[in-house]
Amino acid sequence: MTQHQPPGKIKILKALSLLLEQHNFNAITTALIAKEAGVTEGLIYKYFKDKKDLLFELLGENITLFNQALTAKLNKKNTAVEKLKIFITTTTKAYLKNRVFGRILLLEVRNTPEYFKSSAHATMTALETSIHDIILDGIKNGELRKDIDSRVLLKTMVGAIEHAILDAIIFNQEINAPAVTSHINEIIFKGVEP
Amino acid sequence: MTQHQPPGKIKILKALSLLLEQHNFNAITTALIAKEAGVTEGLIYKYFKDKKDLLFELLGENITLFNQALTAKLNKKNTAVEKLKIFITTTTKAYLKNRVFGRILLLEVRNTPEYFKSSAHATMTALETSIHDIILDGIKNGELRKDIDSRVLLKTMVGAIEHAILDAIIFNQEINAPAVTSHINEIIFKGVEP
DNA sequence: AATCGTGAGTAAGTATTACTTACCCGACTA
DNA sequence: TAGTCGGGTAAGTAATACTTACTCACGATT
Repeated sequence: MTQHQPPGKIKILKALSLLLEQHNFNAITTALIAKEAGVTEGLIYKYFKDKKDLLFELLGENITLFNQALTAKLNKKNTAVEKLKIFITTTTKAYLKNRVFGRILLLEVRNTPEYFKSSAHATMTALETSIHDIILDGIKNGELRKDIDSRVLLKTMVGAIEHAILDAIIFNQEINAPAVTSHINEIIFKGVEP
Repeated sequence: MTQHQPPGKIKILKALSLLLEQHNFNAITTALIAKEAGVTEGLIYKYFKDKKDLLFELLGENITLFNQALTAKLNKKNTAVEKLKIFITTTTKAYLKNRVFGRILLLEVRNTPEYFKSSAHATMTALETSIHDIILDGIKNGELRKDIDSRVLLKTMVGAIEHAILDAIIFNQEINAPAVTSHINEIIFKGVEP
């Protein structure tokens, strides 16, 4: 995926990736990216429509990689419930391990309407669709209650994951990922009433 | 709250409020705000630290109003479970009724670190704390399972609400709020396993 | 062997826009 | 009546995302 791309483009992507470790996207100027990459500012616009497009491409690469890793893990599980639980734990761990991309995905791209037209977002949607299919299977084969709404369950899982880790990402807190994910699983699968 | 404030300041707040109905915050220039308000650009900086501060003040007013309305509703309910359910339905309905502020709160302010230092965010945190207290009560008096994590439950509820309505807000879709909230309630309180 | 086309990159703008600085004016007030 | 102060204006300025016009190396084509 990063092959067959001109060296300048790779240098720009790597420069932004590096800068994002230290600054948030808005604070990173095109001049700084160019300087860090060792190219001129104009070159950015040879390879990217605009500054956001550059971010979306970087984000898209990482989401694609995550999607592949997740799919591999899902394929190792047989039941819908096992798959959904591994989705929760894998996603949570990935956000916490790769906090920079967590921050970008959960906080820094959603305010731009263009993101929702990007291929990065399309990959996220595809990922969610495959989880939704797992839920539908689970309902069909009796692993999950027939009367739950599959879309709402999907969104509840995604929302639970995001908000469980959001403070950790925003305020750079430590967090006990296994404990958090097992608590989410308990709540969603067993409910909170005794 | 809007009293005792100079007319120019009120005009500026109203102008931004109006413009946000049609454009997202980044697309609204200070020049446009000033023109809409019928004042000069410089006056904005007499009353607000910067453009974001103006947005945060507007948002803060609305969050405070919502917080009061929610508290009134919570006080009418007696059990923790009833309170938590009314929290879910009231919050969901409020987001959908006031989509502009939903969009701002869920999508447009979280990418700026300053938001998390604003009084708007402080009010949100206070609101979440009061919900957390309700959860703690529920656990104490046996309405909720002793072995759930109260913070994770709080975040699961908040995340479930947000993601249930996010697509509706982003893509301006219609949504059946009572159906969605009752599905969230079912999932969280009863669990998804049969 | 000369030429042509093209991919890769540069250099020097320009327009926009958030924000600043210096000033004005009318109405209380001492 | 002089002073001061809240409310407001006008004309900047610096930063910065993006554009435009150009250069150069090099492999293919005739």
